[in-house]
Amino acid sequence: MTGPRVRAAAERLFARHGYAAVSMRMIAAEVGIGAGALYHYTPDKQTLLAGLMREHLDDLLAAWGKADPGTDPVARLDAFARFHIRFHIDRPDAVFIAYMELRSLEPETFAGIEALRRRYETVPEGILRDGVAAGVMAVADVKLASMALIAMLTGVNTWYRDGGRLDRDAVEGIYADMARGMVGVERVST
Amino acid sequence: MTGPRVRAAAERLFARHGYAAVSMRMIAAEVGIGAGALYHYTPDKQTLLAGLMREHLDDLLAAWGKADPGTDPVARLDAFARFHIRFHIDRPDAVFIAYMELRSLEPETFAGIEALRRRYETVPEGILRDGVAAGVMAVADVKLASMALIAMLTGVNTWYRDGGRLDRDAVEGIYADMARGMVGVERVST
DNA sequence: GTTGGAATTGAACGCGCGTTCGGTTTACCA
DNA sequence: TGGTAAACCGAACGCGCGTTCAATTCCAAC
Repeated sequence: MTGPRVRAAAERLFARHGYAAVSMRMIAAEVGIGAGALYHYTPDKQTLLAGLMREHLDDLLAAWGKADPGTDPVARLDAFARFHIRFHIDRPDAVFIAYMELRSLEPETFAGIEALRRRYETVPEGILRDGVAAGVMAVADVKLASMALIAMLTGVNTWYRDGGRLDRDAVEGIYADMARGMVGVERVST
Repeated sequence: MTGPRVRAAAERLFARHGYAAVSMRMIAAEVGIGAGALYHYTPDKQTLLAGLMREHLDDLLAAWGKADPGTDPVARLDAFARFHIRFHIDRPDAVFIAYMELRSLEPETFAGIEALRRRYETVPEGILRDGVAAGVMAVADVKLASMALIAMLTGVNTWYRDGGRLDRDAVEGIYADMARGMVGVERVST
């Protein structure tokens, strides 16, 4: 019972204040236990952080595995854009940590986490490569376009708030349209 | 002489390790002075951070003021994309800090910095609004498209390294193309 | 050469840090 | 009811933190 609450508290606090600015005592206070008791659930602070990141990236890759329609490139691009936004919007704290606290990891830990991130980046790369090969997309550089796509989609997290002007589905749709535009998918005549 | 070196050292260290993880003693050591001497150049650590951010955002707004061609929307979009990439690529540390350490600011300081950031966001908003009004761009939502554009362009900083596969000009060109695509500028027939 | 102000030192302040650990409570099973 | 293992407390450890300040050094102007 307490274990998950420790991880949840750490995730919220790390995201809000940054790893270095959060003390073990703060996390313990959030959970309602003494600082010493935390060490029943993590060997140290660094491992607590790394565990959050690895769990997030594992979830991300597994979730795309299930969401990938595996059909034609344009449909996969659409699915990827919507999936990425939905997944990230639901986990703003975990996303923020996975992006921002890479620098707080020791080198060996960093390498493992970075490898997972790289693996996810190959997803849009594969979609765009197939799309270009099939002649339904036009990008000057697959790698650049993939990075640009991910950056654009992840950017939603900086401004999206539940109950805002647009709901999830509307946001997903608008971004999916822009994604198609930026990789040169011919627009359907209306 | 020492003043600028203090700010430069602080900028590099804050970007590399994060504000909370950098001590005044680290900054002093980088400059080659004792920690106490720093207080001739800043009243405290917080002000040092805020000064770096404000300077960066002031520079950004002033530089766009000079770079804005002020002609038709499509040309301005192109100029904006290229300008944004160029400006940010040249100042990775300052950019990183201005994005990441907003949470390290006290509320009053935060408000001032945030206002500058908002002002910059109105730049692409204005361009897209004009473009849509002129019928040369098509976006479902000007605000969203602006945020998406900025996120995409700023994303270059996460992977660009001098001496890499593509030089600045090539990167600028590719991103400018994608920017046109994502806001629905009709492609020129080749 | 002297002087005066700026630059710098280095010790000191109280405090909170990550982590350890012996002792105490809790909860469940025999 | 008794026993046991996990959960937890709370004090303690050495250390580095941001900041202050009296004392010292430096250097340009007279």
